[in-house]
Amino acid sequence: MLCPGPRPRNAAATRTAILDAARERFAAESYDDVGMRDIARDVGVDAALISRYFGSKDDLFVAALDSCGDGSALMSGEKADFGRRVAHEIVFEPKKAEKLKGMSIMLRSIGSAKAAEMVQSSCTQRFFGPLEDWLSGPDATVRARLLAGFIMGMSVSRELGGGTFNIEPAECEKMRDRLAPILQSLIDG
Amino acid sequence: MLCPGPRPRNAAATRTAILDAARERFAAESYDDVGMRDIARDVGVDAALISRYFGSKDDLFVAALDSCGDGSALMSGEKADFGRRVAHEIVFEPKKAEKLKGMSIMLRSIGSAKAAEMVQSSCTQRFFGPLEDWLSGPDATVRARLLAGFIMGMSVSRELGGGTFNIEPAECEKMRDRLAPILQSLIDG
DNA sequence: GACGCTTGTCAACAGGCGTTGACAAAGCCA
DNA sequence: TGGCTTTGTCAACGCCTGTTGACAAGCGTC
Repeated sequence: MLCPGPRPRNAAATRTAILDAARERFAAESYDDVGMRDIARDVGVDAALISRYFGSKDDLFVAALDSCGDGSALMSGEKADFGRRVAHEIVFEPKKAEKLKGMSIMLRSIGSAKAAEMVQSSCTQRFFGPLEDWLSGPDATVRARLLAGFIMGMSVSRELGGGTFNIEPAECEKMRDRLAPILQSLIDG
Repeated sequence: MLCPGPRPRNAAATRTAILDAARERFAAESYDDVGMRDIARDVGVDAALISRYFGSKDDLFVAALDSCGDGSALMSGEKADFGRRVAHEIVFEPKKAEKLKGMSIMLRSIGSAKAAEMVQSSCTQRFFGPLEDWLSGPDATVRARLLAGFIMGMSVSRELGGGTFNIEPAECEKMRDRLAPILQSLIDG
């Protein structure tokens, strides 16, 4: 993706390229594991330029988080189908399940004190809030938290298996079939 | 807790003191956030001594993880009561819910690539495995994963709220009441 | 009491980090 | 063409980290 030759002089394009790379990195590695020089290398640029464009690593992190949009991707599609659809994605298509790059970033950095602090403020606003509104009905707040918690928890569980759930294919189907109605029950109210 | 005067010369006691402090630190902060000097200060000892006793930071980390025991604390008590009991702990007594210090350590360090790698190996053996055996019955593997995922997910959700769920007390009760039957259904089979 | 092993401290090292300021090159405008 | 601003690079700084080897002090043993 990184083509040779000097990078064309285009501040706006470079800036968004940096932001894209940062979002990708922060979604794949923890705040501490991601280095400015890593991101710079991804873009094909000097690390110093990032500091000039975004100020500090912290500022870049929140910019990357803010650029993820809200959880609308998760909430697209039929409500009646949500349980099966999301359960399937969680078990069989983890990459797709993490449409919300922001969720990956949260998960990656929840351990780091500094990153967690930055995440917390935007989390309720960008994630819990929209989900709550979308759910509506009784106890929407609580149902949203449970839903988000379960989805993130399954991501953690997968991560602990080393990227996969590390179970038989047949077990995967059973997992999906057990997960689906639980999620759906939280959607339905 | 750190009494003045020179530490009495007692290698065994010092070693376990270091291990205890490390377990506590790693359960409260991410692998990267915990420094050797932090742990050393907790114990009232020089950081160099830790290297001598445990080799490297990595070795200390796995030692701390290994010292957490298996998930037996989670599995004590009546099965018929599990849902309500654990749901209550998750919502109202997070510290108690994390009886399994190992779970906290996993959560804290799941983002860091290096720490995650160390965690993965012992996770199945020390956490998923015992839980699976305890559950027994049909699809025990899958149910164990779901159970563990949900519990950890609620921890993440709480963490994203900044240490609490950040919801009204009345909502907390509703959360508990919705969570309990879901957990219990996974116990019952 | 003197030796020797153990236990602990101290200072320093190499390496990595985010960040900074000086410099080079590209494009624009007169 | 000559200056000026923008865009990007480079080298270096200060800081922090885990780790090491040399040194000091305690304690049992001969």
